[in-house]
Amino acid sequence: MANGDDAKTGRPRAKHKRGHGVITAYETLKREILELTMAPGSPVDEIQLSQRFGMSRTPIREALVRLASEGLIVTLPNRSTIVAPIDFLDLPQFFDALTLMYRVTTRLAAMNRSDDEIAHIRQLQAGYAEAVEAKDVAGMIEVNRHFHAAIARAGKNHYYTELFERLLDEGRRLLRFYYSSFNDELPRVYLQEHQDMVSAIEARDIEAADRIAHAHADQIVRQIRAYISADRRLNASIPL
Amino acid sequence: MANGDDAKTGRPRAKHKRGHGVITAYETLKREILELTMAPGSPVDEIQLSQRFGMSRTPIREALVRLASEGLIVTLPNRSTIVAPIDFLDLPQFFDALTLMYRVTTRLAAMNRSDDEIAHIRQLQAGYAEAVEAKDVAGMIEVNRHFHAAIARAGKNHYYTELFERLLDEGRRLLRFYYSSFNDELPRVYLQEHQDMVSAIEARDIEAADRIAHAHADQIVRQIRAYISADRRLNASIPL
DNA sequence: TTAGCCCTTTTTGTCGACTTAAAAAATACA
DNA sequence: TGTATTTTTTAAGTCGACAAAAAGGGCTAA
Repeated sequence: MANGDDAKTGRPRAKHKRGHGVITAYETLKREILELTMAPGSPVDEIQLSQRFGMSRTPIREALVRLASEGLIVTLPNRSTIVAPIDFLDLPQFFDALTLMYRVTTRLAAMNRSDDEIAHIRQLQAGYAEAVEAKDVAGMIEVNRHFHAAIARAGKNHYYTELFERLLDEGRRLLRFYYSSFNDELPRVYLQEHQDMVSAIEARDIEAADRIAHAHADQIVRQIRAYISADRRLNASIPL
Repeated sequence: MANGDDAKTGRPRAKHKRGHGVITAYETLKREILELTMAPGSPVDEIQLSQRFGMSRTPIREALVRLASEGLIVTLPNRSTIVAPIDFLDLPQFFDALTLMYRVTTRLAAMNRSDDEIAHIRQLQAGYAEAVEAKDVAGMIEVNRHFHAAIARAGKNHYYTELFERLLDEGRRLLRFYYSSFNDELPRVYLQEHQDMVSAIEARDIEAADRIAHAHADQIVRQIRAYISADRRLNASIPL
């Protein structure tokens, strides 16, 4: 209600170009979910959204079906739709899959990368460095995701790429918490690891790429774990 | 047109129970695509389907959106929808991912299986044996898929399970060709491998499970490869 | 006061019609 | 006769409305 209300101009005329409706809704909602603008577990109302985007329920519905099939929202049959909750019991599985995908995609990138792709990856890496320098957390998360996605794509196995991107997206919601646990040192560690990773990929050194990716993943997992268990200790310290 | 025409009873009354429309359409179409009843590349007409299933285009559309997000159909914007073609150039990637998922899911099953799950898996394995005995190709493909899916589920990592099931489904279309290349010996080899696999899982012998899964995957990939390259030679022998 | 039933409310699922993009066909032109 | 342009056709995208579940609230009876 309080967000995008253009229903004042008589008619909410802002005609999308046909076919763009679904895309707009889909991408906007996806971004908002991943950035935690829409809180996990909060209800998703079709009518409200259709008003907000100035379109009928049909395209909204299609966007929601897509998001549901990516696991970003959950639909309770005949009753309410909610933003997918973050299931902390799933974390070990998540970490396991994430680590494997880090390794596999980086390995494949070392095998199959083209020169153009290396250039692109280096560019993203530079962007990451900038974000770290500027202490721009949102930027770091964003660029970091694109950096690893680009590596995965250079590996040229779309099965891995898809799963990995999904994991990275899923992870972005965690990262929102996670990055808040940063002291200023850690991003530099990652920066160096990224650097080494790119070098290994460029040199087509598969084993090195694997090793670095593995270490990188472990590092990240360890960090998130530390944050979460620290969080638990907070509760544990409540006097009884 | 020639299929399910109930529009004679005044009204096409065959009322699904609300919510079941989409599910029916989705599952039916999915099955037909995987069984090659719907040929890869053949057009999918919403109107025709809505007539066939006796429902409006809306639920059909939703089913198609889901199928599209699983990669089983391809939608050309504003113009036609087709059953996803089988891309033979993708095969190396497919094999790679399939092999990895075989290994990972079997490993995890060996780590995490419960006694109930082992029982269930053994049951499916028995079903597979029966299908082989009866030389029921469709049955073999079906049970084989469920056998491996059950193992994956016993591994309890839904990220892997989902990807693996998708790969197995995607593979079912290939298997339709593939199984036709069977001589009577091969299914028995698989039977034995399955047997060993279950034993390793039951014994919680992770390394053995991994080794067997790897060998199993290699065996399958080799077989499909052989079939495909044999097929190529057929063309190569055309006199010029 | 409390338990059970009925009615209202809310939100999803489905429908049929309309709109429009893009391909195919038909036409005109060189 | 070949190519460019217009027209037709087809199927996807969108809309507004209605129907049916499920949850919540209110009412009655014990």
